[in-house]
Amino acid sequence: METTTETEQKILQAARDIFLEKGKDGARMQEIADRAGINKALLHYYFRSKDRLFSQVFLIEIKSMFSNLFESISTETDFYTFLEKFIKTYLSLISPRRNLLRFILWESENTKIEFAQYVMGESKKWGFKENPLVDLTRTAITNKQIKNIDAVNFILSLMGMCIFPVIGAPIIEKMFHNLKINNPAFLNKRSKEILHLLWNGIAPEKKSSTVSK
Amino acid sequence: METTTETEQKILQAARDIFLEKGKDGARMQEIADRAGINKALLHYYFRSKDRLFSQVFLIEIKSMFSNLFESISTETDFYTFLEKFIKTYLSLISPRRNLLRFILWESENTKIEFAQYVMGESKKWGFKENPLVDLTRTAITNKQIKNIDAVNFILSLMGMCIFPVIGAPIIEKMFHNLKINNPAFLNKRSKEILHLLWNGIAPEKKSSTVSK
DNA sequence: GTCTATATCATGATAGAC
DNA sequence: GTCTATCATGATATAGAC
Repeated sequence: METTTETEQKILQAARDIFLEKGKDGARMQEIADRAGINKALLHYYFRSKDRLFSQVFLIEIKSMFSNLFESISTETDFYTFLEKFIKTYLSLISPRRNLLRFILWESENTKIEFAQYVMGESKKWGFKENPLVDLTRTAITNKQIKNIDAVNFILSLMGMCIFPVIGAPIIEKMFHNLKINNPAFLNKRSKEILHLLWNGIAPEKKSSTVSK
Repeated sequence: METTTETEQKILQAARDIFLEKGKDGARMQEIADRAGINKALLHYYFRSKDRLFSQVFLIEIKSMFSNLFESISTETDFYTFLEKFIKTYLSLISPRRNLLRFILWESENTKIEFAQYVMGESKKWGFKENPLVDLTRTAITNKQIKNIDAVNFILSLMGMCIFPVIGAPIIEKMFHNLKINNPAFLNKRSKEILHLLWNGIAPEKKSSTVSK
């Protein structure tokens, strides 16, 4: 990646804001220019077309989503500790990025750029075979750290419980009075609840599988 | 609602398909007309503007989502049976409607029509105080049918585990090899996994809380 | 009710001065 | 590199014949 000028940065930042809110079709080049505080012609000078500008933004945002995530997947601890850390990290990573999740979910349908493909590419770079979370879960099963569960379903549950409250926040908050999803206290509690529920279902059978809340 | 002509129906059906796939901004009146097999001018004759056509479609779709759901919420059984039935019904309701979920999540941001408001209105009609699922959970807690858990977090987990695999299907399927979310066999297994995990976390403490898989 | 033709306007993109 | 002015296109919407 070449060094980007200050103007280029201003444009990318503005484009990001507009695209994430209104989508590719809803976004207007004029509005992006206005927000960047520059002229519309400059957008084309730097990025040639709306399509190219969009692609750049889309790619940058996808990368930003995962730059921190893989580092948080430490394979060197026991599964419970991994799970605890992952849930916390993942929630803190996505909760300020609701618009990005919503945007990816919407735009990845009609865009050539493959979100999933990028993720799996990153996954390979980090040495995982298939899906990193599934890999780790299967390893834990093999090592008898957890029960012999269906790893794919387990990960779907994990991700669903994390992502849903975040991505649906505005709707959810209207359906649950006094709930503020992005409130740190709630997020903290949420991560504990998820960990508790999941671990309860996979803990190797010793005494009682119930973990103190 | 007045009786709608056949042409009106054809238009609504076509508009639904296009809007759900491309969104309000991405949809083109010409494309809708083509798909409906009629002329572009007729769209305006029947619905006056793109905005109005969109609003009608949006409302119709929201209603279709919930017409069956509330009927499936039976308050007259024990909580386990309710949960089992709800998960099955909910999954079977949303799994063929991925586009609608994606559409609602995307469009409800910039649309005046309040999705959550409609749901809560329906909820009141059926005699629930707040969120129907939370209501039922709290009742079950009061009746000592389940443990004293956080009802809101419980419902968020329930919904997240159901909705996530469906709404993220295309992406997820690329990240999990050989996974076909809409495969009836998978959906059936999924509903059992969700029920199992949830019940494991809320079952009143008797012997072991583990339910046979 | 349904069509063709057209008005009107907004938007992405470019030309060219500075 | 940055601007003003303008083009070309494509979209919503309407007029008016049948």
